[in-house]
Amino acid sequence: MQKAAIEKNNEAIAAQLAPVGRETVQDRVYSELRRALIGGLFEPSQVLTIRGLADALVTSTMPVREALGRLITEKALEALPNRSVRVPPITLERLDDLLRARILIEGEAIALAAARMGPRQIATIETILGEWDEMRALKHKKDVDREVTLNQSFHFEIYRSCGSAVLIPMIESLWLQSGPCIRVAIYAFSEAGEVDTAQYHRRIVTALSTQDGQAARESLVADISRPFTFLRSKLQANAAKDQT
Amino acid sequence: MQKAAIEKNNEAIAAQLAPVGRETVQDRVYSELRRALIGGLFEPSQVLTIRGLADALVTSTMPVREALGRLITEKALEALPNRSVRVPPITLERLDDLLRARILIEGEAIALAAARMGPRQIATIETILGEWDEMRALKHKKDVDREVTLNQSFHFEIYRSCGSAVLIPMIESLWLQSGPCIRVAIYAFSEAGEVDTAQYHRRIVTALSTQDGQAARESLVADISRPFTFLRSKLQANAAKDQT
DNA sequence: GATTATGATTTGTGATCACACTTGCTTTGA
DNA sequence: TCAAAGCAAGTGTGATCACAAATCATAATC
Repeated sequence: MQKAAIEKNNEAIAAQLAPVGRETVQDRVYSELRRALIGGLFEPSQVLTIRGLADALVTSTMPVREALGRLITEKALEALPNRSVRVPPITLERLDDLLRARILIEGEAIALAAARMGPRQIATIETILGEWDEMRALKHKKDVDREVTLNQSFHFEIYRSCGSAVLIPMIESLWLQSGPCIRVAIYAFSEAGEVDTAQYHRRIVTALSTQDGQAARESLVADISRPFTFLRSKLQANAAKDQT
Repeated sequence: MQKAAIEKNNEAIAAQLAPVGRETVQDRVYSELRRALIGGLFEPSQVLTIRGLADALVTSTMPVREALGRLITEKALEALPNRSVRVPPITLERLDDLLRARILIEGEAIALAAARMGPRQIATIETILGEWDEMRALKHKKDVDREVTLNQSFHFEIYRSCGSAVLIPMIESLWLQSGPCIRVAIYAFSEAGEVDTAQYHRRIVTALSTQDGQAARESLVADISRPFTFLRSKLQANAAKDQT
């Protein structure tokens, strides 16, 4: 019996080949829409049509409608009584509601992560911070997309360390819901004040590397509150203007 | 111009007619599966097939597959690499993870609700408690289904008062995820110890009617922890038995 | 001239079909 | 006797079609 030899050969093959994976079209559509949502590529109150998205993504309607359904259940999109779907509009209440939930859940996640992150994980988020500085160095081109991506990587690298398979999907849902809102805030920050966002992240890293969960939570709260309070005042200003 | 008169007539009609609503088949399938999941009608690790469910629900595969997709995204079901879907199996880690998340989020929700519940809402949950006692009175028929339903009504009547459109869907997702687990616990309670579950609920009502958020939170934590710690010890006992 | 009817277009929903992959069983060969 | 190949039933995925409801533009009516 040459079974052992065959087995060995198979292992040799497996070592060289990467698993091809079998991602469905629906998964790709879903990821693409998620990316667009978190990145704030869709505007609040914008309505999306199945056929329109299918054309834009060059597929049939089938994968799109299932992806939309999934996004609706996680409240990233909203189903109108007309059965059309749109990006949820921003209101003051919703903003406060989202921030409170994010403080609660992401705060818990980072406190858990603080006790579990090793030098390996700390190094990873420091690398991300480094890329941030690098990007800032050549500031002539303010790449908001990249900024959003790096911010996301930084936070989720931490959350992944919290070891909770239940909390992480909830945080993803929260980001999906607040994505369309904070995009405008990040853009305004990057354009105007230039109050270094990275300094908040540095405070988080410091707290995490000393395993200080409480400090990490507080720094995180400061970090995620900023765009929300900014948006809040902006929204109130608009409301006041509409009054006149 | 009799526009005002017509408008008035329309309003009069609207006052008498109930909106008919246009529930889709997919929505019904989704609700039905949710109900089954929260009620624990499916066992952990059970595999569900699209065609099988479609036959059972007497529809085509289309509404079922979309409903399954939605349930997968809220982690109520699990997509295997084989592309079959099953209800997630129970593990010790998952149990602890779920309980921690529920304490965190439902605790916050009830604390918020404590400050917002008026006599009207208090009366509603007291009614539910009354129905509970009534059911207990004729205890010859231990109706676990009704017990699960009443428990759900009691809790969600409270959560609805928290005023957070963001937290409530998350709590629903958590119930969906813990449903298959706690069913066995409730059943065991109802059968064996008969330690009055209602007494925990009464403590919650007392705390809420005095607007004591902290007490309400603590009572709630005691209430939802009970089935989890029960299941936990049972699972550990099983693990020990498998060892031998 | 403003409002209501009417028709065409667009959109979501559900059903059905074709295809690829998985799974379990049978058959074949050593 | 046992393992591997081959076959058949079952399953998820995507495409397409039919239909009903919504939307919008045009026409008709007061």
